[in-house]
Amino acid sequence: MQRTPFGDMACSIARTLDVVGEPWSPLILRNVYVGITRFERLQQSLGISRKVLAERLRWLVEKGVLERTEYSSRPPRHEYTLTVKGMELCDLLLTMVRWGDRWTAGEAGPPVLYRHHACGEISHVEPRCSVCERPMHATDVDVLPGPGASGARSGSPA
Amino acid sequence: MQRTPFGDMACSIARTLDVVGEPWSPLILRNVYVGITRFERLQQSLGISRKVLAERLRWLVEKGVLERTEYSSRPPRHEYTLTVKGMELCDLLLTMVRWGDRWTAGEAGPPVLYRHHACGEISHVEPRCSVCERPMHATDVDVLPGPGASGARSGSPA
DNA sequence: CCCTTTCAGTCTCTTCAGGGAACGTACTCG
DNA sequence: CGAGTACGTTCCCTGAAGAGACTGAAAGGG
Repeated sequence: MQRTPFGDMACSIARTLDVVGEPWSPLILRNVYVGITRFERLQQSLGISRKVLAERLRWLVEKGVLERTEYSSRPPRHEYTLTVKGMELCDLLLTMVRWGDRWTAGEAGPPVLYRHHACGEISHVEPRCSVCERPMHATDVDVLPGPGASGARSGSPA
Repeated sequence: MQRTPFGDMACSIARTLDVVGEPWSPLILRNVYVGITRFERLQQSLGISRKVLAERLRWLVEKGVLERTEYSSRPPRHEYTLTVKGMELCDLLLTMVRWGDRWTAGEAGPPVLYRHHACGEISHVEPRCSVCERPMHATDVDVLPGPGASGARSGSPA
């Protein structure tokens, strides 16, 4: 969709958005994640236009987030499954769920719950530092230029 | 942008997308986060159309993610700052950065680095279980219906 | 053997959102 | 007095999204 090419920016946020920033893409991933892997059922469950669904699926496959595999040769039928790259995007979805539950769920409470295999409890994700393992929020970090920084677009200051 | 009303779905991902899912919104938040808080500088740094920038800022203020404050009364001048709700969205941005760094940075390495105040090290966020504190990825959870589930849209199965 | 259903898309048409530039306003500086 | 800065608003044009009809291939049913 976006006219402005996010993929070219020297910014990991923009480059992530280039892959899944278009409308519907995260919801498609979420549905594939919960087991809705076929075109017809994706279209029905989301209420998305078939045209846009076909476009998004093609794009996500091209970007290596989904894989298109044949589950029946006669008639030829395909389904879409997550690659490792795509499964890691689902971690991002869990983070979105966390924010949505906190700030938009309202009286009714969260629409979906997540049970952690390791402890068996209903819980949610919490961002932690990969080094010291303590909580790591946006308020807890300094932003520094990295090796991949370029003087180009993206308005990256700091 | 999206015609289809994401905000009404019984899905925290869709409802989060309703707030920051439109193109540019996450990049606007990111720039406000790093200290670019005024209209003119946001427009210049992002290369976004002024019209869209004005729309997005109005929307984000309305949703309680940004705050519009007057820093000069004569002439009236405003700047945009993050609310608590908005700062927590930046945690989501850090998660996007993590994925982008891993999968799209390439040879050059990450364009931006983050130093954790608590330990002083360059690091990145890692999703952990809020209950047992062990790593919690999309592969490590069961998805269950929650109290806010409705038989309506969103195709939420499970 | 024909009819219907299922699956996976493709095509066309209309509408609406994004890009980009010009305009307006209110103040400051030289 | 003119130029410059800051913050938008308004305009037109193009291109993307949505609705929904259509295609095509194969299986199932009577």
